[in-house]
Amino acid sequence: MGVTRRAGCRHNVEVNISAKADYGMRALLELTGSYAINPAAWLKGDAIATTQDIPMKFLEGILRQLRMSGIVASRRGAEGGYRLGRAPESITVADVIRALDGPLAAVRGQRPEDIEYHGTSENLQQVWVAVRGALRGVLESVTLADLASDHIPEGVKSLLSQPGAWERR
Amino acid sequence: MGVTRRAGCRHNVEVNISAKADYGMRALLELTGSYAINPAAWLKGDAIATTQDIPMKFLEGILRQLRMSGIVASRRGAEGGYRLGRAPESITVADVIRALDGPLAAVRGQRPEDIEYHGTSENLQQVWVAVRGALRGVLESVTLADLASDHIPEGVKSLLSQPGAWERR
DNA sequence: CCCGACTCCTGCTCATAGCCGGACTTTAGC
DNA sequence: GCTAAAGTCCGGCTATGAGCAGGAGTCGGG
Repeated sequence: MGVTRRAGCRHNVEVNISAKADYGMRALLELTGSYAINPAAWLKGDAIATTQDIPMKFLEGILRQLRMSGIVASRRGAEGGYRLGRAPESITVADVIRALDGPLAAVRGQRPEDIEYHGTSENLQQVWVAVRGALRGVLESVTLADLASDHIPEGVKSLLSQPGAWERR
Repeated sequence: MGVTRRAGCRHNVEVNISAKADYGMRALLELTGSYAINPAAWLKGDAIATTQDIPMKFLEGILRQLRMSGIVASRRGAEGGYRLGRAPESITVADVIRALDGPLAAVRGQRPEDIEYHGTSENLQQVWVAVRGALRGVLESVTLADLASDHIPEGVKSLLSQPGAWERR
């Protein structure tokens, strides 16, 4: 399809929601919609790729990873496709990201608690751990069902309504 | 020095505190210590690299970026070196990260508010914006002076004391 | 005017992100 | 069974950034 795609991405950004995570969430929300109508129905990968404008072959790999984590189930054959592996109320954004991208937070490729700091930088570790905690607070509280039903948890909502939340800095 | 360094890093991690950010913060905390003794004194780059175990040439690039942002000042010559460009109370962790790595949060290389979502994934944008907000809450509230004086802001402290904050998931 | 220390440029290696193509396998329906 | 549709898996491709290193330039003090 004639959609111009960005070549590569910006890796130097501190927090980068990867294409995998973004595409994966969008695909799962599509599956959640189908689940609401009929939990047993199979949705074709091609249909998801088209409606959410995701490169088909890339989506395939994402759905495979999600299947290995049990988040989605798949079936081959003419009547095959994908559907949620468990109820959307039990799938958080954090689950999805961990299935696709690994641990939520890392410092130079290591877990925050694994790094040793000496001297003047001893307190730095606490900042990195707090960042991870803040992230978990958001990502572990929002489920697929929340997003599909427009019901955003209060804790997350308050972050959105604070001044400047939607502005770039 | 005989320290084994990890080759490369893990880019697929959702939130990755980059080597630049981590090294940069450690170098700045070293400068903050020096600032407390004498705000006008110059600290040699070599001294910072040694005490914090940072590759000298890499640190050089980091300090240059910080100088261009006005966070540090530098002086050439035999009596030269680096020192803070302004008071440590006015430098937040977010300032440092933005100077070194660019915008705090991005989705597939774009700002969260620049992406269009259709249909079932419309609410997804709110999650990404909330993530950025949560991150700002931590990173913009902690200053170099806080870290140097063991005075962690209450909001951050509460994140550290919540159950499981220090455990890996 | 010389030496020490910062500055800037170039470039290297490696891993990863993002994306295809193609071969294989499963399932349904004739 | 045969065939067509659809998921699975394998390999590979290009671009980019992270994380360095070397070396020439340049500034300042004694």
